[in-house]
Amino acid sequence: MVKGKLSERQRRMVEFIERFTVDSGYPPSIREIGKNVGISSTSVVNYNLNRLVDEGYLARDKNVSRGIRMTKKLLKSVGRLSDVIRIRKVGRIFASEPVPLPSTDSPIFSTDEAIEISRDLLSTTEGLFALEVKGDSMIDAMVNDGDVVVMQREPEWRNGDMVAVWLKDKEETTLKHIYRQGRKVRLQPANPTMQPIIIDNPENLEIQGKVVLVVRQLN
Amino acid sequence: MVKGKLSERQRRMVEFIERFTVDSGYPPSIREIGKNVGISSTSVVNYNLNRLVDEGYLARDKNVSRGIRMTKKLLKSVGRLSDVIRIRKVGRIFASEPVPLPSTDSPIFSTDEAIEISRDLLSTTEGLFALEVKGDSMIDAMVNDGDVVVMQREPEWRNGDMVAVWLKDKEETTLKHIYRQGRKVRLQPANPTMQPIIIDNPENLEIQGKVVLVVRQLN
DNA sequence: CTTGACATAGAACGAATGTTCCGATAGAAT
DNA sequence: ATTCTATCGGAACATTCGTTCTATGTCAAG
Repeated sequence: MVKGKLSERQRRMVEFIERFTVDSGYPPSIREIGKNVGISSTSVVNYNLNRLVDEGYLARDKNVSRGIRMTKKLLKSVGRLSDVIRIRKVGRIFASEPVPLPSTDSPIFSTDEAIEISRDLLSTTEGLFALEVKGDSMIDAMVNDGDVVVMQREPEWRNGDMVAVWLKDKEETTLKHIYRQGRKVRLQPANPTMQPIIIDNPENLEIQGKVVLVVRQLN
Repeated sequence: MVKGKLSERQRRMVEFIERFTVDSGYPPSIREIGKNVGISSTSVVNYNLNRLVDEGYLARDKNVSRGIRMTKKLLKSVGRLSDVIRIRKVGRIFASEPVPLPSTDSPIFSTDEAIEISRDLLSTTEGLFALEVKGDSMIDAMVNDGDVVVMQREPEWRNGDMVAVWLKDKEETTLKHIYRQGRKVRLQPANPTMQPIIIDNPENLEIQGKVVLVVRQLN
């Protein structure tokens, strides 16, 4: 057998083990696997189980009935292991108002004012908060009315980050990619067809957070 | 025994069963429970297991080794009911090519070709697949290079849905909100500043999927 | 004190389950 | 053709494991 590849039989075994375990709350016995995959011999099931162990899909305990453990790899591929992070929606974001920042860092808030994001999508989990976009004023940032923007409270920024900035003179919030240009700062819209803004006086900027994720739910 | 109350022994049994199951991937046998809770007799363990079933903490299957199932009540308190869904990334989406559709519905695929989405963000979990957007050709749909589009295989559509359509005559894939207009069909860009397309002959359209979610990861 | 429900122990039994061994088959490599 | 390896099938075997039965102890109610 080619390393890393599963035979049809083995694929069906893995599938059955996964389903059985989820349904029953415990793993199947060798004979149950055989019966459901169409193998009459327990030794053949045993043989293929060991192959699956070799391939890293399963772990087995000797002399233990139903002693099959799904590997993290498999658990993950089934989506049972990874976690979700609940991020507080602290408010809405308009062009005409500063970003509402989270008041307290209290981890206690009700479900309806939170959005759940799988950890998979995030590189950081610290200092996150979410905002719902209201209105069409952010379309140059490729952000729609109704989109949810996950941001990180973080005064530092690096070239290319998308940040929420409050432009003091214009009294306006905007989402832009930000770049240093000597003493000046360039704010680049996400939409490549639109023109950047050059800020001569960086004092005029107030970075209110780094955009980490944008989620748009249709329906 | 008072209904609803657990004896110290039973409390320890439940705790052990939880821990053992999480650690091992399968439930403990009667003798393993006995040994770890300090009960020498299998019949006593059996007796108390049945008590726990009566109290709704466990379910048991007769004549099945390790046939103990933790109740949802118990599972939830342990936090094993994970809430992410793994969606397969079946490819990339260009304007110039039809949408690649998922070949098999095999639930087994490696981690790197999937995206994890919390169930919270989805209304359906059936027939989902994900595509990575390549290039700037979708900016009128407010979708960026690098964005991930989660779609649902679904030939039906309702007014206002965002769908991926293949325009046969133009040989072009595009993401648009779709509306019926008498015999014609209107394709409306998500960007409100852009003009809709009116399709006189709906035969020219091939709906390839409904857009359910758009995710943009910065970093 | 007696009774009865509840809980506990220990042992024995039989069914469920994992393990091992032998032989057969097929295909690739030599 | 021969050898080697991977896979498969069947059967016997050994252990694990759930079930059951009997005996004992506890404690509150009658």
